Amino acid sequence: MPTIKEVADLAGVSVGTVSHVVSGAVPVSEPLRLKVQEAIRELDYHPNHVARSLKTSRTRTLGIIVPDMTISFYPLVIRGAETAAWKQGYSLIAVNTMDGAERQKELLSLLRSQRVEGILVVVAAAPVPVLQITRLIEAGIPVVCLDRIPEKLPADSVSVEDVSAAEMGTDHLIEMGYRRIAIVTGPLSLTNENRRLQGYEQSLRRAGIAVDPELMWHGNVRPEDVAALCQQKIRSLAIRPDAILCTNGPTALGCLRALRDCGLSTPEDIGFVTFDELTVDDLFQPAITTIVQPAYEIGFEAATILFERIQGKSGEEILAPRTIRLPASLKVRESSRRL
Amino acid sequence: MPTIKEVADLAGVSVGTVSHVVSGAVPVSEPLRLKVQEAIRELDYHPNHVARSLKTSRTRTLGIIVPDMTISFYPLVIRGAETAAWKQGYSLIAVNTMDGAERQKELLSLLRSQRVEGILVVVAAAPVPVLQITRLIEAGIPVVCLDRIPEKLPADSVSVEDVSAAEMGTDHLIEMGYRRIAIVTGPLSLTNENRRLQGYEQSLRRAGIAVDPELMWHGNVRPEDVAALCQQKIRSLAIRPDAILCTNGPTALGCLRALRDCGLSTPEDIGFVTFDELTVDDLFQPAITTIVQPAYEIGFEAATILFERIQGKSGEEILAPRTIRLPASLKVRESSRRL
DNA sequence: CTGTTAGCGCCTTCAA
DNA sequence: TTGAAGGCGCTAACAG
Repeated sequence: MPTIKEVADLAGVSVGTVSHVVSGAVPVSEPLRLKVQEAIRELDYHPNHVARSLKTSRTRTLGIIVPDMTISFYPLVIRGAETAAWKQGYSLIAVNTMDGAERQKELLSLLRSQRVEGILVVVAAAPVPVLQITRLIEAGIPVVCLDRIPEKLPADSVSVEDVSAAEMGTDHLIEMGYRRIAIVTGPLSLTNENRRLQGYEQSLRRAGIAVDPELMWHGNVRPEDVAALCQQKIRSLAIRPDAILCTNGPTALGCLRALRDCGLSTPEDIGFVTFDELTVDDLFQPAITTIVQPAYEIGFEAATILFERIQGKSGEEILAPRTIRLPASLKVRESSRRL
Repeated sequence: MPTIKEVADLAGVSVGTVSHVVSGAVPVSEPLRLKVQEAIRELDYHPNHVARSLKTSRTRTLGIIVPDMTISFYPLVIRGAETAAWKQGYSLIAVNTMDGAERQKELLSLLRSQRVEGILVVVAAAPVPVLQITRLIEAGIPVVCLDRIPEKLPADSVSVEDVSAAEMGTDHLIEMGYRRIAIVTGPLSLTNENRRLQGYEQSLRRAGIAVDPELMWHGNVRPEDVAALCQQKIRSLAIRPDAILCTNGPTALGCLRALRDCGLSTPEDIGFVTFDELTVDDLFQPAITTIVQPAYEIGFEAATILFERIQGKSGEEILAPRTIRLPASLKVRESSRRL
């Protein structure tokens, strides 16, 4: 791999001159510039970003940590972040925690060693000590939480407007005439799940419907577990709910499996609304009414905020953490049609 | 961000000693080791991988280039590669080309500047000059092509056993009693598409069914375009095909939309088989019979080969390119059931 | 076992 | 406008 020195030798100039034409920051006379460019082409020279980063202490790299990028929501988030980063000449290194606390710890440590200039993180579902993240921020590496927001973490965060999104879904079910509406959540250790639960409750109260603890089923993000939970609940209940609201995709999949296994279909036997798209195309049945999060925008917005922190880092006092909440939209399909 | 020197000072030892306890390569006496570890904890020291890489000229980083990781097949591939990399202490930097030739060029250049030790690449659908990749390999950066295999590129490659996979799908349709089987492909500039087409033809011939050019529809990987193409074909044909085989996911989505828009459903009106899973869960209808590629294994295997190249690089003659073809499996569902 | 030191490739003053 | 030189933080000899 040729170095800047070899380019300089071939072009018959000093390394400084080569550096100047590469960066474009300092003007170089036409003839020298051409000679240098010719040498670069000839040697197929690619500036060593590693050396550049060491010198400038800027890696032009961001990290993004997600639970599992095979969950369709996350690739969109990553793409949004990638686009924002690309515009700034940054690249992105994306890693999966598989919702493990230990793994998340290792990955944060790794990214820190890689000297990424900022980190976007969807915290793992496993209860995670926020101390590590706090230290990261104190060490001057900005962190933006997205999607899932941990409690008591003084970091910027970008996610969906959880409460109103859940209200939107619940209101819709109520409008469609459903009254006995169950909710299936993921782990309540995640703030979002709590907020969505809260939106659901508010919506019911506003409509004068009693909030029934029997209809609040708290699971996790593993479809198998949720399926078992829902089956047990459905079978044990004296009166079945007439509709179900799920607060995230994996949970919804589990719940739908349970319905199928109980011989119930939607919307015929039960109304159904969930957060997050379950299929890539709406030609599939059952067509599920969905509370769609602006995944791409969440990633894009989060990266944008991260850049503000990165750029503003030199100077000014530390600004208070920003909390961005983007609105969800409701995609009404068959599953919430009252029959 | 503390440096090794600060750790050394705090622990009252030399930087060499700190380096030794961090790497574990050279034994250090118990008392000193403890002091160093204490200093590391105290300062929250994270070794600077950038400096390390510059010194050792090993970044312990791999690049992976995919067309678009929001296509569900690719996250699995990436995860497979990530797992293999993780085991070797490597990390992965994943980027999307959006099937653009220019973008791919920039990304290869970027990864090269980042000094990744090897690159996994799913080449862009846009016709791409392979020269850049050849140069990369000549420069000593191993490249493994996966999924899509460009012609005439002396690189390792890992993909599915295209011909027999297509045969498997076609044979299945034939067995189910279908005779007038159409095929919808992506761009024929991709070798895989050609091979799958070839498998389809072989299968028909072996069954004594004439290969009808009218039933070979060549599109691209944009569902909208494919939908338009299929609609036009279906409407203009005197005799409709009784089944369709699609050679990839996006193409299949387009084709299914066309069927819907023509008022046809599967399997009632037409049999349907496609490469690649279209939904995350088989509780959705229509349940499509699918030729499933071992996506995770493709990524894992490709990374494994890459490591062999990376490790074997020092010494030996250059080995001939390896061509790995993994078998697909057939997931039979409703869409191919003859009614 | 421990300390010292010379670069890895590049950028960035600083002089000329 | 061009060239020379000092590190960035770390590892890997090598010397003690």
